[in-house]
Amino acid sequence: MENKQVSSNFIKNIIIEDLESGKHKKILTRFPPEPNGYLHIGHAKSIVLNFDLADEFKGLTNVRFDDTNPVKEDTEYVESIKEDVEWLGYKWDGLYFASDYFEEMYNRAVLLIKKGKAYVCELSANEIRETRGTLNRPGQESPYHSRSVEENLDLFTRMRSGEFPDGEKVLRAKIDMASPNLNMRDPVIYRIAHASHHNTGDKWCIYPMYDYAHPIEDAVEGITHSICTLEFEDHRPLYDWVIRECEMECQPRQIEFARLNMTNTVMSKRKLKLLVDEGVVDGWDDPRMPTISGLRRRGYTPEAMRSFVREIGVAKGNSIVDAQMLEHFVREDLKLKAPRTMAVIKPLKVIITNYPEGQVEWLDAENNPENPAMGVRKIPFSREIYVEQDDFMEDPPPKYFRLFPGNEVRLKNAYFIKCNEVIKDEQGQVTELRCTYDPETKSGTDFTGRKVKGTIHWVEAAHALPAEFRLYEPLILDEQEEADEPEGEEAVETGTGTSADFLDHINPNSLEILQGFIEPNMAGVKPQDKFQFFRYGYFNVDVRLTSPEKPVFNRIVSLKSSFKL
RNA sequence: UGGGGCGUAGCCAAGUUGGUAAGGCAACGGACUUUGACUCCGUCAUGCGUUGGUUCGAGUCCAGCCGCCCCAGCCA
Repeated sequence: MENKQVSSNFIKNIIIEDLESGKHKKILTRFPPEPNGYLHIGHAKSIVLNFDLADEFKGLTNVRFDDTNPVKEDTEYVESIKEDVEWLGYKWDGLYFASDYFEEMYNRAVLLIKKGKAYVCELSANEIRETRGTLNRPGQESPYHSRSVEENLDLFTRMRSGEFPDGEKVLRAKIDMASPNLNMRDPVIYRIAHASHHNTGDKWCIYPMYDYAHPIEDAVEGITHSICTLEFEDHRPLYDWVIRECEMECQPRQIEFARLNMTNTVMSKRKLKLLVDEGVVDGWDDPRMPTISGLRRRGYTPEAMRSFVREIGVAKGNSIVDAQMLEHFVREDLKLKAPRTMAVIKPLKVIITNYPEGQVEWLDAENNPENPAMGVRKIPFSREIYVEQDDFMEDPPPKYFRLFPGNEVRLKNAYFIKCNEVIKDEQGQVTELRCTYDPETKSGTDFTGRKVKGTIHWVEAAHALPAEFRLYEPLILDEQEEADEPEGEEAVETGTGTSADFLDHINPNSLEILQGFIEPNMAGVKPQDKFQFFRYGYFNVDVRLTSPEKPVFNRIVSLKSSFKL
């Protein structure tokens, strides 16, 4: 059962306090993506956090697109984001756009100017940077800092009307060029950009900056708790300044938490976009991508993703979650939901020499032994079957209890077979096995004559259906303990590393495509159908590659195994 | 060397006013097994970055060190 309670965390504690003290009667949170890319598992953490928190205290959550930078944003992204949020299982209260509030923001900026709290600055971007000061040196006041209110009003109006080219002027908040917090050194709050906006078209040529826009968006909607990531902690004084100086009646509280990082996972929109643009992957929804659409196509379920996010918790320390946790939660979710069938991924033909030629019998097989409600199906058995190549070794190590010359194993749902002969080609490759079966050992007859150590899966050859299987490994491998790597090579700087550097470290084995067989009763599987292939893992029918002739299965995750060769 | 944060097991993470270290993942034993899966049972911090201090008692309070992350976009 899915546990919907948010486990104890500092944000929840704040909300409880605010409710108990009467500061708020009702909670309103928001998920504020910028529509400049697809959502990934890290966003899922924020989505689940915001919606669950509101839910738990009978509050609501808005989805608001933070679309204040027209040159990066696109409706393709807003559509995918809406789809992903819904797929995760959440219903927003309001669906808004920051661009809905442009007029409001403009009016508040005029108010700032009238109060002498903002001014139009004509310094170039370079000059602004140069006069900002450094981490330990204060900045210098802009020569435009003390313009009259009238002049500022006039200039700002003309900025809006399109009189000036991009970059020529900006509107700056007048705060404190000597503040130890660089964000307070007269931050730019409006810039000129003659770019058409996905929502407002060419109505505007000035656009508000995040630090100015976001608090207003929150306040206008009446957000009580504005949850964002750690890097905005330094921006909070500015957030509060805007709320106060713009005289917003509602005063949301910004709270920061650590974003999600996972082992072997790229979590940067920039890098993910690079993988898509460079064709390293199939698209934003490539099953190897940590995007919500990629995980969906891979076969992850919303339930598993929610459970995962709830379990990892929320805190303020940077951390890296083991990707195995995510895997754990899909296995758990699919355990009772997915039918268990047999598929042979790397086929090896087996002839059962003492089984009558031309005979076919239909055996019973449970669809999910742990969930009897899923019923029983019939599977064919005959003289020719396929087994897994990995289930045979000519010269096995001790403790190997699959097939090898002279050894007897159980065929799941069928009979015991014993390997008598190994057929090879000229290269010495094993191409076929000759075995004998024991009719006494038929499944369901409770045969107790002798025990066998191994049970392997198989598919009857004549009725087998061809299928493609795609096995995945992480797209990138985490850096090994850079053992004797010489230290001090500035160029190998990670994080902000160059694109070429990042692309060089892609795992060449992230995708393995195999052709094998599935049981005949699996004809007609539909995209997104999920199965446990006996002993091989959980698989999902691919939405894009599956054809009527041949289904393509993405391995979601393997089964755990304590078997070591 | 300015400012803002963070340090509890291999990983994530609880720990309300000081009262004797939750839970999950992983790992490792064992039982069971027609999935080397699942399930079940057991093990896994005399210890909470570190050093001192206050106290009958400190992960929780105080002081000092050490380490890590973030900030100098007209990105969000």
